Amino acid sequence: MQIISNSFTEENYLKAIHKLSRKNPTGVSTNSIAEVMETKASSVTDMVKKLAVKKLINYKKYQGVTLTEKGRKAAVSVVRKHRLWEVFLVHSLGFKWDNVHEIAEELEHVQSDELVDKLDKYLGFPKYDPHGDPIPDSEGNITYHKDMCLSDLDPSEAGVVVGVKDSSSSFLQYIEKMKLILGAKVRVEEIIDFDRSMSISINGKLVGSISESVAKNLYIKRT
Amino acid sequence: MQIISNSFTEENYLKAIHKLSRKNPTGVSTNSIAEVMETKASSVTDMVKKLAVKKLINYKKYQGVTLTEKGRKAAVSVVRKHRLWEVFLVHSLGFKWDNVHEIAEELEHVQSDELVDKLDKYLGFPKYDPHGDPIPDSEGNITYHKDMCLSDLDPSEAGVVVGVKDSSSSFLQYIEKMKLILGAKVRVEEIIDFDRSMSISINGKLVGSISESVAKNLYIKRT
DNA sequence: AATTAATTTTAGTCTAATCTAAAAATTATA
DNA sequence: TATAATTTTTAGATTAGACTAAAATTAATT
Ligand SMILES: [Mn+2]
Ligand SMILES: [Mn+2]
Ligand SMILES: [Mn+2]
Ligand SMILES: [Mn+2]
Repeated sequence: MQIISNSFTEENYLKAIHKLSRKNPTGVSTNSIAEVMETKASSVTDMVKKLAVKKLINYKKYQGVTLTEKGRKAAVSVVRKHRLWEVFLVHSLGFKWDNVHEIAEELEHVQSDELVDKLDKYLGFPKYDPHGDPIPDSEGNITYHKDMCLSDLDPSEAGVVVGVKDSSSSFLQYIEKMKLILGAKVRVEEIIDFDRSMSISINGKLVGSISESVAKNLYIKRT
Repeated sequence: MQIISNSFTEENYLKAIHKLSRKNPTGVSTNSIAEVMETKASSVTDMVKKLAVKKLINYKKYQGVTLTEKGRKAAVSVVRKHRLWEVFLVHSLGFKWDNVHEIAEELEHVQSDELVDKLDKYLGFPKYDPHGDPIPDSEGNITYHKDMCLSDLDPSEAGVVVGVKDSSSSFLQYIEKMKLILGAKVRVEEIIDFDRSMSISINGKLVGSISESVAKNLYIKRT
């Protein structure tokens, strides 16, 4: 099998399709890809045609797309690089976790396989990135552990923060200020019917209330 | 002053022009740029027009180009990133020095200034890259120290290897096999008139003979 | 089932970067 | 200095990726 590398743009599309495939395993819509890629649906159609020719995705007009095994491997490889670089930026270089996503967005496209594997070793084969997302192994396997959100807990239930769904700077800064960082023990004290906001305590201390939208973006392991 | 970032291609052109400017301070020819960039002269003409519009170079038809201060800063920034990443690859990740140039060629285009400065600090503010080339400081200053080649020495003169002119894998592998690595003490024993090849000793031990072309690609500090 | 709404695709245009072939300018040489 | 050789620029085409506007298809509502 010859190795033909994909362009930055192609890699970003593959990554977007891979991300969307978790919620839409039977087929990812043109519009949803356009939204993630911050582009127009017509541009997506052009690109998916090209990716289909390269056998990276399965595409039939109007039917949505799925990744082929080749495409999945390519997508996961980019995800692996992204998350390993994020670990490097935070743990080696001392970046804050809310400041690494954009840089990793560039670093993830650097080609060398040897580089990725040496970086992985250098970092001590980390399992999770700074946002709690699992790092795929060099074979392309990912072990997801995050299926429950803080918003899924009922009053008096508790859990540990294991990840964030939204990696935007503003969200990360907000939850850091609230001490809702990875590893924090959260207990739901009360849920307000009106807007589904909840008052919570962290590590045993009452800290106030957070909106439903915030609770939906925090992954929890129930205790 | 607004910060408008340059494309990979523009950065590579600026780097090429900067490199050629050392030998041609009064103006770099279209053809010489084409050679370094491995492209056609007509493509160079198109690009230099664009770089001139962006005030990165001075360009008058048929006259050759020079970097503006803005262009010089941009070029040196890329060089700085290239060399710092090479140090990281060799010293942190354990790459061989003959295997880092291509990877650095990609890494040099990652944008963040904060990244470069944190990397610089992480590496202990190195002065030279693995090939002996000086690393520009964050202000854009470069202190060149390499003006003499091994081929400039006369018989019975000696010096220390401080850098290589050619960073190709094959050259680096050859001189490593010859133990002609950075820091090696070289003494010229004899120069053959016929082809200007020289027999040398390294660290006091006679090692045989090298061609003039090899000697021309080794920077030396005379002792 | 028919109509409306939403989604998706097509057609045509644009920009960046490249190329070939030909014209223009410069440099070297007789 | 006139001619030839070399270098550089222009003209015109191509490709990747994106966009707008319009057509085609599918989904949702009467
Ligand atoms: Mn990216
Ligand atoms: Mn992350
Ligand atoms: Mn480069
Ligand atoms: Mn180097």
